[in-house]
Amino acid sequence: MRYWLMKSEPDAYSIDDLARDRVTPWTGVRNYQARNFMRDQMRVGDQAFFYHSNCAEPGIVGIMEVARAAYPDETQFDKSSDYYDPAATRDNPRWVHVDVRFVKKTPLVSLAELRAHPELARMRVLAKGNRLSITPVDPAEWKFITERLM
DNA sequence: GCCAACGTTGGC
DNA sequence: GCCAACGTTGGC
Repeated sequence: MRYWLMKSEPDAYSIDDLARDRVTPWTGVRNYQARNFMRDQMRVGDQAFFYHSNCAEPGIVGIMEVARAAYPDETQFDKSSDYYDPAATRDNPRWVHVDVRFVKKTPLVSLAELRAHPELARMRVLAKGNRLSITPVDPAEWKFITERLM
């Protein structure tokens, strides 16, 4: 089983939205690296941190799990969607996503706190200039955060 | 709102 | 295949 960190802007979709929906399709990823993580490495049962980005208090706010393996993102075919991709076809979809299931809300572990711990210094999400919305989390990092910071 | 960093596009 | 221009991300 692998561990992940997945970003969402809370104005668009927050941990409270997931707590209400319980399961949601993680649509709208339009970055090849992030897509490849979902397509090639994510398996049902993998666990992920829910991270609020581009907001007043960026950081980890909850835990979720992969509920369904990657399948084509319907929004790529929808001309009215912001995520419409004219290059994608039903026969040859370009974008896929997993479904995620709510596990729990957690106390906020802020970006500043993540940066404050040397044990977490190598986290991909903390790398300079990182913009990837989905990044792997090492088991040791997951254990440190869940056991020491929550 | 600013802007550094990054990914993508497209002309050549 | 190069790379300048452009658009997006996301912390601050």
